[in-house]
Amino acid sequence: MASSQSRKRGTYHHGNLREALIDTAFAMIEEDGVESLTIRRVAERIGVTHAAPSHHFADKNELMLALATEGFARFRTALGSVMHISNPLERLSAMGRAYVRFALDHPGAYRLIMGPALSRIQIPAPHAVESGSLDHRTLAASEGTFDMLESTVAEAMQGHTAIGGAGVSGVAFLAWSAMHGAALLFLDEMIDCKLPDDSTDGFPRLLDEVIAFVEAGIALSPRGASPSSRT
Amino acid sequence: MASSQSRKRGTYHHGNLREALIDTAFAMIEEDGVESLTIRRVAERIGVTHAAPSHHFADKNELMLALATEGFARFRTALGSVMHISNPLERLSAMGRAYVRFALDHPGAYRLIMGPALSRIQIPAPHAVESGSLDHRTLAASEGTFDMLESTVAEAMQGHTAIGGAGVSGVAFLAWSAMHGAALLFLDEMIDCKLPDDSTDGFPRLLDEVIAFVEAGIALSPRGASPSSRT
DNA sequence: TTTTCATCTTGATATTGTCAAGATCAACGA
DNA sequence: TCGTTGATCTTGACAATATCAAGATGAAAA
Repeated sequence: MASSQSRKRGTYHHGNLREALIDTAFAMIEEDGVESLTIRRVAERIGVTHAAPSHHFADKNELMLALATEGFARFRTALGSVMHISNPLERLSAMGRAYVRFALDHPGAYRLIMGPALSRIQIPAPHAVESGSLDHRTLAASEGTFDMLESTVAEAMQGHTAIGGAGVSGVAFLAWSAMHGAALLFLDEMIDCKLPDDSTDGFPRLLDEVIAFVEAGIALSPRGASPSSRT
Repeated sequence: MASSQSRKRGTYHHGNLREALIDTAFAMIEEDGVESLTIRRVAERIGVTHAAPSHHFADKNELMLALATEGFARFRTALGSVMHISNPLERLSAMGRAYVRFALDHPGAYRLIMGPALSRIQIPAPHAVESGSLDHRTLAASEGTFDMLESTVAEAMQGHTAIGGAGVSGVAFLAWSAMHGAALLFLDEMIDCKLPDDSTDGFPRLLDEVIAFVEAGIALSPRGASPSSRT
């Protein structure tokens, strides 16, 4: 109750407006999407006038940056919950499921951290660092998640080449692309994921096939080609 | 010269405002992105007052719908340019390259037809038809492109199961997801595609590995498992 | 107690989508 | 030829939004 939305004493100074703005805005993007988020509505919901947020975030930009940081933290936590799995192939599959599950469960947050809403809004591109006005925490968090993926793929491939001659970065990119694309296709309702023949806990059946395909592509490789064998 | 932007006689009636709106708006989303598109700016660029477009498109919605229809037509043309390839595996690879190339060459159009800008804006979801106010031409165009993909995958798999036990719809979904995700990761600069070690005509090297991986996963399958063999 | 300064309010401006009412003009019928 | 009609475009307005400027408030420091 006495959370970030509560005021301290009178009605003039809020007490911790900055935190309240982030929390409330985060809840609002989960309810109505990133695009319909307005500073004025956030302020109104908190019970503060429309210009109050400007003293904590110069721009709507900066609010979005703070939201992205928060979103990345939650995203990283969601992915980290499966990192304890010792078998790299199993871990990779679990990462894929956790990835898409997060996107489906938190569409607003996912669109915020991965979608164009941020990059358009002058946000750090994980691999395009140019010392601009980028949020280092967001950057570190996003790079951390990609490292988790790449290291898991490397561990699963054990120095071998995957089918088709793909290397570690290629397979990691495939995995990321496929999960990212699948999540967005689901979210944008470009494809129907509400089919009755789902697998465990309502998880899209099609996605299981995708994950199994990638997993098999990695697992099959050692028998076929390794960097030191063949030509 | 006397294209869609030209007026007919005096300065009052434009002559073909509707076409001019679509053409100009399409050019503008390629220049500045979908989000910065403004009805007033389109009207101003054409040389017409801000309320003129309302007589051709009731909403910004309807303008977007028309733009999506146009974008889908161009997208379909781009994909269709490789449909003459007889070998299904080669055709599938070419489709993947054409897909991403279109997205990279026409970011605005791609985001318009595949991105959330449309679905949020009350646009037909290809597989979520519900007899609402959906544009049938757009719908038909999008379904046609997905059919091109699915039939090519089916032809390449020849009744067999792909690695990991994936069926035709699973592989088609993987291909679409991977290309969609890769395109967006490139466009959003989540990953760097401007590497010096690109393959032919500046095409991202990583994407070649992704395509080769999927291609190999399909090609390898007949030797392993088919629906009638094994268990 | 007085001062200082971050915080919040009030008020204003520019941009945007949308609506309503009027102006213009080409086509059509008498 | 001339008046009518209806589509097309303009003018003007309104509400919502981001942003800025100036003033009010009050807690902490001096």
